This record gives sequence, C-alpha cells and structure tokens, in this order.
Amino acid sequence: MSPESALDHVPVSVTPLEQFEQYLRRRGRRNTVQRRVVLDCVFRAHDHFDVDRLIEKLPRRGQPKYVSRPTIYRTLAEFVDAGLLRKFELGGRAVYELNYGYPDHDHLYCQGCQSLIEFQSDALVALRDAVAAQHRFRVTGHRLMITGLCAECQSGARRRPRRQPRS
Amino acid sequence: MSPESALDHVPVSVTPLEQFEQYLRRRGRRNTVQRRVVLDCVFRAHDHFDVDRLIEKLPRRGQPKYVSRPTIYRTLAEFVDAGLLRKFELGGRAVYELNYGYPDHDHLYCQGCQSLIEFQSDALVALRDAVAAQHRFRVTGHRLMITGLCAECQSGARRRPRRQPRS
DNA sequence: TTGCGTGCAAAAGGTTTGCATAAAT
DNA sequence: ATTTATGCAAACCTTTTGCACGCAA
Repeated sequence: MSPESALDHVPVSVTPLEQFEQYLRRRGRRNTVQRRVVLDCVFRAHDHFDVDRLIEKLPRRGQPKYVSRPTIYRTLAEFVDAGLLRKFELGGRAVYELNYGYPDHDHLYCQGCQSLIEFQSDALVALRDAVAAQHRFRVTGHRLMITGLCAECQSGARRRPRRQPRS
Repeated sequence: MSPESALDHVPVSVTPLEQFEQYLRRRGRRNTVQRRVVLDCVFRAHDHFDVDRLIEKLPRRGQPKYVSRPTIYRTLAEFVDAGLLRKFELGGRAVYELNYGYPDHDHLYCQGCQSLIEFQSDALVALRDAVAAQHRFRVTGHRLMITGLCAECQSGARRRPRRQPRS
C-alpha cells in the first residue's frame, strides 16, 4: 500500500448529506428542512424506488415533516443533478436508485415479481464502448435491462405481485 | 440445400398483412378498414416512430380513411401482440419499431438530435445470457440503450432538434 | 431584507376506458 | 343477427408549472 492510499480508502469520508450540502452551497441554494427530510429517507434503506414508494415512507399531509409531491419531484431531480441518485424509467414510471459510491450497474427485471436484480459487468462496458467507437459515437452512459423470470418465479407461481405497470 | 429449405427460404412469403390477418383469424377478430390503414402506414417506410409521428402520416379527422387516436393505440398494441412491432419507452413516450423479419437489435440514442441508431451484437446477447445464467434468471428479452452524442452532433451544434423529452 | 423554496391547485402530456353506434362476420 | 370495433369524450396517471406565501441566509 502506498502512503496516499490511506486517504483514498477512508471508507465514507463524505456522506450523501455532506455531498449534497456542498452541491447546494456551490450554487448558492438553500439547505431546507424538506431537502433534508427527503435525503434522509432516500438514504436510509432504499435501493431503488419510485416516487410513490418514497412517499409511503414520508410523513403524510398535516404531519410534522410533511413534504409535498411537487417538492419531492423537484428534490429528486436535484439529487440526480448532484450525482447522488440515478433515474430511469420502467413501465411508464420514473425509478430512482442510489448512485452514492456505487459502481455503475445494470438490471435484471423479473416480470413475475417486478423485482430488480443488479449486476455489474466490465465486459458490458467494454462492449458498449467498442460499439460506440464503431459508430463514432461519444458515450455518456447506457442502460441495459434484461427481462425475464427470476429463479424464484420460475419455480412455483408468481409471488409478491406489486403493481401492474401501465405498458 | 435440403428439399424443405426451398420453402423456408422463400424470402417474404408471409407479408405483415398476411401475418396479421392470420393473427386476427386465429382469435376470431375482425379485419377492419382501420387496422388495414394503420398497418399499411406502419409498414410503408417507418423504422421506429412514436404515436404522434404516425398520426402525422395518417388522414386527419374528417378525411376518408381517418383512424381515431384510441383506435391507433389499440391497434399498435395488437401489432405488438402479433409480433409485428416491438415497443419501448423513451423520454416518457412509447416508441415502436418494426419486428418483421428483423434480427433483434439495440440502439444508440443521440441526446443532441434525438436520433436512434441501430446496432446488432451477438456478443451482447452472449454476455446477456451469461449474466442471466449466473443469476439463474430465464431471459425473455433485453433492451440496451447507449446514450451520448452521434458523430454529427459532436462536430458543430445540435441539428434537427425534434421535441424535448419530458425527463 | 432579499430572494429562493414551498405548498396548493391546476395544467400538461401521454395513454386508457366507458359507452352508444357502426360495421364485420 | 350477433358481436366485435370504432369514435367520442372523458378519465387516468404521472409529472410539471404558476403563483402567493414562508423561510433561509
């Protein structure tokens, strides 16, 4: 181990909250109660979630730390912009996932139980870059979704049916 | 060539129309003017398209072969079901593409001019199947979208700006 | 005190549905 | 004669926006 690696390896020297506060300060924007409440909830336990699932976990209207739906949308967009979350679409809804220290990854989507299984593949990134190079295309990102049935749903009927996607 | 390959290799022995008519007959459903009009328009020249772009090419309300928007949505869903089209989402909108004799393919999406560039990669399919196998996942399909800037948009400003996606 | 941020209500945008009528079988 | 399909209008669902008020700096 080289001397500087001691610094590199400090595990979580910058928390999401700190990173977001820096983001706000850099832009002269304000550190409000609502932003803190949403951030706290998002980074408490979620992996990926949609807006409705997030709202279920937040205080309801009338309660102490209520955050309105428009503000939630606005705040999540800021988190994406600040690099804390990534956003994608699934069945006509926006889905967010943590982007905090994670390496990029992609998903297997089970059509039986609607669960998302993450995987990471360097080979995929290499393949992506090779394809892009062939087309003189400058890559900023990618999204791969493999659809099918997870191991659980292959044996036995579907379980944990969640919500019917629209499409 | 074996004798039966003569049959297999007849290039386009089943047109989209014929395939769709079979699909309808099999289900005891009706071969209507509207279904024929939409099918004809879809398979005339389009590669991928969204509903609004399709409607632009169809007769307007009041004209001879007008097809209403709900019927267009219903008909496109049938085409997908019949295996003639594939559907995916891009920026909150449904996008359809021909699935008629095509091999599966994926897309580069240019954020400058909103164009979709197709590519086909066996290596990707192999990689997909390998990943799935590792997770004991049964694949039914996949969708890879590589985002970035096409060659044209890298040199010079963006051109052909179409419509702002919502997300 | 100076705006940025919030909640509310309403709009927007894309897609779906209920229903009476029209058309295919 | 039946029964499916269509067009219209309206509903739906998710997300965004206008605006007056409230709160952070």
